[in-house]
Amino acid sequence: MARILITSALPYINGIKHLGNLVGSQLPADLFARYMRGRGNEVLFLCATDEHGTPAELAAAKAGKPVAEYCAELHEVQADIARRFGLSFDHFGRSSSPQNHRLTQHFAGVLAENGLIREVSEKQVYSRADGRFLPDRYIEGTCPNCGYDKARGDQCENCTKQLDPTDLIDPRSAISGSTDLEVRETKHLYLRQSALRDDLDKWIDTKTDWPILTTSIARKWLHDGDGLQDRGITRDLDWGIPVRKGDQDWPGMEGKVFYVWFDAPIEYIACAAEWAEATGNDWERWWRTDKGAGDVRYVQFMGKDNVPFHTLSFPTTLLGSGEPWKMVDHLKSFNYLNYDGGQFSTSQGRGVFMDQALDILPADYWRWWLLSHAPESSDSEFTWENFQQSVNKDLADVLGNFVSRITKFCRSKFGETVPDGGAYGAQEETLLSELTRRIRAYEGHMDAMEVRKSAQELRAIWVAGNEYLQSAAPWSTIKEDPDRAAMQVRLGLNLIRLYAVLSAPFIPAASAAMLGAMNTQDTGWPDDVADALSTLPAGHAFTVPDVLFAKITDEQREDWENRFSGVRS
RNA sequence: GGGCCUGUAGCUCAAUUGGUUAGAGCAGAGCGCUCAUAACGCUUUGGUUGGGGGUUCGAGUCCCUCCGGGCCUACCA
Repeated sequence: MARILITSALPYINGIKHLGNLVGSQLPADLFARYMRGRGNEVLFLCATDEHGTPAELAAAKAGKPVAEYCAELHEVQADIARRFGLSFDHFGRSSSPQNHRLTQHFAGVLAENGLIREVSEKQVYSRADGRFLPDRYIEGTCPNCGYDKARGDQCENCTKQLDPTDLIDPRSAISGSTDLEVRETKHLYLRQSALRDDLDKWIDTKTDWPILTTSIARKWLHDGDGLQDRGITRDLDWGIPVRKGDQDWPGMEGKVFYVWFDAPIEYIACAAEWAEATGNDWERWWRTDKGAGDVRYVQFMGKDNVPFHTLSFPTTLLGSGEPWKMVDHLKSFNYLNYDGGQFSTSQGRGVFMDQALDILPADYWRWWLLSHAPESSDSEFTWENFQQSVNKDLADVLGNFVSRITKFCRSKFGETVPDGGAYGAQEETLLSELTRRIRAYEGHMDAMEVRKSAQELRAIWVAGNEYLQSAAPWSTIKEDPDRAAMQVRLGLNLIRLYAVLSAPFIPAASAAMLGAMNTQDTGWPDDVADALSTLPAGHAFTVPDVLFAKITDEQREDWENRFSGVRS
């Protein structure tokens, strides 16, 4: 039994995530976690809300709440939605936890001891009206290049020219609109990533099986221009982890907090500590190679925008500490999911958000479509028509109808009990060998985290059931050879259980419904397909389940299409 | 501006990393079946692999060029 540590990129706290966020990290991570558990491995699947930074403070201010209260509320909202989506985290933590405070300060302390932190004095724009320093992109003004009057301090969206905030003509705060700005001197800590450049480079070179997307982004940052640059890891904010050197004060850094991208990945570890504290488990055997984590396989899931921080900054933190922390073994990254010809947009409310998705359909519909269309090789696109067609065909017609036809046929001919009699013939042997071949292929794709291919193979496994029924035709054989029909039906009912087990990572609720109808809790993985198909013996009682997947009608599709095209109300 | 990714059938995607005649699913067409959510099965029509040039015995795959889409570019996260 292997031990698998799985983390999903941390969803940011300032609101409910859209389906594009979901499919890029949490959902495929959940797929993998459920699969690995199903195969009998020991899995620790962690996720948390990422709660620090300017956007959290501003969102709280907008909501008229203290930021700590706002974050606590939004954490619960996200935790609830995650639960309803079937995301099977072993722990859903918070980057603002005491554990993360301690650990983040610890890392900063040892990095400083190891000479990997330097202090930099720099000039930043301060807004007196807002009472805060402004990140570059929170400063607006007129572009000196093209005259666009809503250019941001980092870049002009109109002419794409990169800017410094001081380049802007008539600069103003993007938060309040105030022009009462000044440039102030402030001191910050920088993580000396450049010192570990060669180590990181060699480390990335060993990762030959990572997605090209992952390694190419890492290499770009390592080699571009002067190579990997040091990175500021502190900010002048109120909300965050106070800058301390371990448990000591950090002279000159009073009132400052760590940068959210420094503390967020550390929460992967702190989250395990939160989990351990809540459950009485030991977290170090998952994270410390000197305390039992040597045999752990660690897999991270994230959207492509997160890659530099996970391939460079966080590894710098871990390597630079000189302590025996578990490093990531596989980093699965995803492109973006677009919505009907454009991007999902949180600010414009464009697209479907997780809560809305669950309001209109059960999680399994979304899980199946999103995973079977995961943006692995390039950005992919959500359209309502494609969603309706895929879901109706795959879930309702192929899988749902299979369950329906075999259970109803059995009920009408043999009653709601697995029928006795008959023995396998050539058709059954053919089915067994096809299923064996396909299940092994499915395992291979799942092991490799090839999400789309896994979904394709699973669907083919469902189709095999319909093909079998068509060729076996129990509705005909029952007339001449009732024993043979009984065997065929018994096999069909066992296929339902098999499908429930294989499909659970994709569609856990439907899987549970299938197991419930088959009146079994045997979720044993089909290492041997013939054995797996004799799990439900003759005489075993079952029930005919409700329709597993109702079809999406044209009226529904049109309604939703209109409802989600505009601004979220 | 620079870097990276990407363009394959009407749609969504494959193609064992340069190797036979580019494959699946959906949609379309035809046939079969009648247990089933008008479901299922079988057969079948669709491709100048964005355009052009090159390397090679051989190119969807490598090189050059042009066109289109996307991402990143270090103080949003």
